[in-house]
Amino acid sequence: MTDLAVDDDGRTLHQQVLSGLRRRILLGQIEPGQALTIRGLAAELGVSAMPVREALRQLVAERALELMDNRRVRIPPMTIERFEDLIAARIVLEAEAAARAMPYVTDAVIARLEAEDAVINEAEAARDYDRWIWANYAFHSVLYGAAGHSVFLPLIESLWLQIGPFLRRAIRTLSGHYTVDRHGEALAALRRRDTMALRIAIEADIRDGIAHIGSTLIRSEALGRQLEDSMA
Amino acid sequence: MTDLAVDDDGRTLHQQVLSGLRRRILLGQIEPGQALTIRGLAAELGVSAMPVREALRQLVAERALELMDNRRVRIPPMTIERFEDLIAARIVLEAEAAARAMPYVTDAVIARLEAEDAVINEAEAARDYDRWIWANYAFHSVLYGAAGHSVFLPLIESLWLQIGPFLRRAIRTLSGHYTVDRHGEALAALRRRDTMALRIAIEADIRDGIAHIGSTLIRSEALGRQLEDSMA
DNA sequence: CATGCTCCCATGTGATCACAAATTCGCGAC
DNA sequence: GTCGCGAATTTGTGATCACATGGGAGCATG
Repeated sequence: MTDLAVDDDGRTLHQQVLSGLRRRILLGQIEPGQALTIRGLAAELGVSAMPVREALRQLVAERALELMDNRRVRIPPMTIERFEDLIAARIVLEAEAAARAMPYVTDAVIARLEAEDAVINEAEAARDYDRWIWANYAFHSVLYGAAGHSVFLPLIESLWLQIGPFLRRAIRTLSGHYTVDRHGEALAALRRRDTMALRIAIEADIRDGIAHIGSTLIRSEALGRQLEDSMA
Repeated sequence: MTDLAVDDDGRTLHQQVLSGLRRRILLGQIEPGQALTIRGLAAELGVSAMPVREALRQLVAERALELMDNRRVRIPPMTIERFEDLIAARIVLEAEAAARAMPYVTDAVIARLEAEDAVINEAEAARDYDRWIWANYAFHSVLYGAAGHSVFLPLIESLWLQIGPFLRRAIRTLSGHYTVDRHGEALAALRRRDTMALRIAIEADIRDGIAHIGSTLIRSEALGRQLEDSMA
């Protein structure tokens, strides 16, 4: 179906499969209940089972997927409690990562952030959700990765992967609302080298974007619980 | 060598290999420069290459190991900057995890924590470093895992795995010093249901235990850099 | 004695196969 | 029509094999 390019760069097949799956998860293109079988994915991607096995294993390690007792893998069902934990973890980690990145934020970094912010605005105007989500990740990645030696980024990416599958469902609701320009506030704080303001802007950005998802989750709590049970 | 029990419980071979390797890393029993080859470990553990491959892949995903350009895996070299990031991440994550666990801390949980604390003290008296380290992990795991739905624990374990290999080297230095009883403070805070005091005790515990390692790292900075270069 | 080259072995990657467990589907009984 | 029950298929796990690459030892040459 979404066949991998016949022959990519020097990356191993397993890495190509992994980044492909990771992208699909981050963009919420994989249905939470959907069956994820090794042979199925292998056939779909036109590779043997081996690279898919390793990719799935890695995604399980990153908590993007869950290994059930059946030894099958699935996207972990979301609960209110888990969702709140994910948000809390995102806030403390991303605020700290942003603050620690501050000394490494050069004008070049700010320029890249502005570029990503522009893409976000374009995508929002064009109702291009995939592009919007992806640019959002890019914006945060560039900021947290500015320091180079990345301890925080992998942890944060794990959290994104866990939230991703439930993002798309709520994103349509979100895009209708007027959203405060938190990225603008963050950029202003960066230009002023104001670490405290940056922390506040990042936290507000996470809470804003997530509040709608949370309310969506709550509204569909009955449905969610039913889905979760049906998969248990 | 350290042969796996001929036949364990219902766990898959790959899981047994994984937890074995994880334990060795957490206890600092794997030399940072040591060669970690699939076939070598497979022969050592008496299994085929397959379970080892998957275990290594998973440890790479958890950042306990690093995939080099040679496609070989090694324990990532430590630098001062990375070490400081690891400590900072531990503090924000573990303090938040502890605070969020507070509502779930029953008397039974406190009893288990007291039991682990007793083990820690025994091990310290007996100069049993492995047991000391392991009980320390257990103490924190019990606390953070009290809430059940664990988002924080996997993230924290990833940080432990990254620090583990460099722990043993410094632990002898540490055990000589008089260490303030931070776990006692944490337990007292738990009994009083004092969340703020708990956060402070946890942060102090991390800083205490780590300060010695940090200074050891700095004292051996020249050696460390040389090691790092030789492995680069 | 240092340096470069060649050959060989070790290693990671990917494919395929064997097997056991689990799921599913279909048939039959009530 | 519904509920069990058994066979067939699907699926994950582990082993083995083929292949290409990279590292290292050994030798020859300067």
